[in-house]
Amino acid sequence: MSTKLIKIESAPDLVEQVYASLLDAISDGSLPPGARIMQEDLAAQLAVSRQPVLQALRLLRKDGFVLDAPGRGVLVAPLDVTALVQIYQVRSTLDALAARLAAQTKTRLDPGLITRGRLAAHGTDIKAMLTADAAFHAAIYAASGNPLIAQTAQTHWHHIRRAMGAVLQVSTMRESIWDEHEAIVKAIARGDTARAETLTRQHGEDAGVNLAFLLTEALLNTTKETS
Amino acid sequence: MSTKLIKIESAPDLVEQVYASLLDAISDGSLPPGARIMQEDLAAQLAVSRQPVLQALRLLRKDGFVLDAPGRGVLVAPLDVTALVQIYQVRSTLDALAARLAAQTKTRLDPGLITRGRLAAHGTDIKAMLTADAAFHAAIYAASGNPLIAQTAQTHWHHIRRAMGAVLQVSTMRESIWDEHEAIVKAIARGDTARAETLTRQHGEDAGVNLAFLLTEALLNTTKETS
DNA sequence: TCAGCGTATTCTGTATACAAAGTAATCAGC
DNA sequence: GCTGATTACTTTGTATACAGAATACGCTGA
Repeated sequence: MSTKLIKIESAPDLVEQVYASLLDAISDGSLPPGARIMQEDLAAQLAVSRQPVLQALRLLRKDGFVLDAPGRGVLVAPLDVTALVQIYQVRSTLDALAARLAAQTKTRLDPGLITRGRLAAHGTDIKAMLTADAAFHAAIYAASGNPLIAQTAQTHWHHIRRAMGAVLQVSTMRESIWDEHEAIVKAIARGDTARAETLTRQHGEDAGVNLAFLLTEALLNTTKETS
Repeated sequence: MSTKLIKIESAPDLVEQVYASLLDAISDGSLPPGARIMQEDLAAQLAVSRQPVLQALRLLRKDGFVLDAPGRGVLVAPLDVTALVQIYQVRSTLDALAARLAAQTKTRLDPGLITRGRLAAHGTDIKAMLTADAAFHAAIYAASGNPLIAQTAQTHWHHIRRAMGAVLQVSTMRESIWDEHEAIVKAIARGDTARAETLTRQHGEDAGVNLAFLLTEALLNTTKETS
């Protein structure tokens, strides 16, 4: 039986829908940092009772996307450069692990990932760039054979997406990243575990530093405007 | 102001209490793998309504400690050797990252950690051994300066504690681990980032292989008895 | 005796109702 | 005019009530 009977995705209940909806809103910035969220408002807005909202908020709190503001609802977590650097540290390490494991089996990643990535990088569609980037890294996670890596990193990606959204001119995204990606793909295919790991970690750390720098600037500008 | 105004831990609500209670029961094996859990029973047992139980179970599901069994409540996740190996892969990597960061600042870890660890290792109190081991690794997390590492690894530790509990004769825990721990401490204090990282990762991977082996045996025995 | 269908039971998820905790605003006192 | 306490309001967390979905059992027919 070669057909892959994937589990039928059981009805996504309201909690998960609210969770996904809020996560999207927070990630893409429509719910800006510091925004107040009240259960009742949200419930009315989404046409559900307060119960699913309550549970979804608890999940988001566990992931660090919202903070408690006793007596005043919850607040969308502020964008913190320090936290972002820490996220990148962890994610880079996880990426490096995935790359090493993928290299152990000499996995040949789909070359189309690179092609499509370069294509997006030369365009102007920022969303497409992010998608291509995420797809590349997801492919490495999948190739690692360890699903826990993807699961662990998933939360981090939402935080990253949020930070990237705040840095509007993502067009300043380094041109070189797809060269780095290609080098990683080659190292993995070659079975060069050490190099695949090193390249991937370095790639992640560079991206982290870059994004942290841009975010710092963006936050400074925001402060100036507001003051 | 050198005093560290740490936030007062706001009243732990029922959900968190139920969550902690269940996590303990699952980790120490009093709720064995495959056990059926029904919200109503639990609620009655803990003298709370079904609402906090429902939410706590959702959190546990997100962490992978329980699985959905539609129509028959939820099941405590089975002990899976493959999953355990994967957990150790991730945790070892996180530990190695923490060690590297700690070495960057040449942090001097409390020598008492090693002393107390060796003491526990020579005793017979299995719980004390686990505590000492966990304390050591927690110290490295703290020294890393990146709280996200500890947060990410925390869930894994519960899975590990559960696996260790299943392997009753933890007395077979390798004697050498505290030598390895000591070497890691020294490398960190010396500021030898590369070595601290390598040693820590190797240490974690060895521990993972060892535990996976023991767990395999334990599971085989269980199967034999049951059949 | 076994397969297939229908009914009843069980369990979860959602909605509403209630109680407690915290905040904000008002008013008295200095 | 400002500090402090009291009152009212806001918002969450928990309990109860209800509806829907899935399973297990029992029944009928061959």
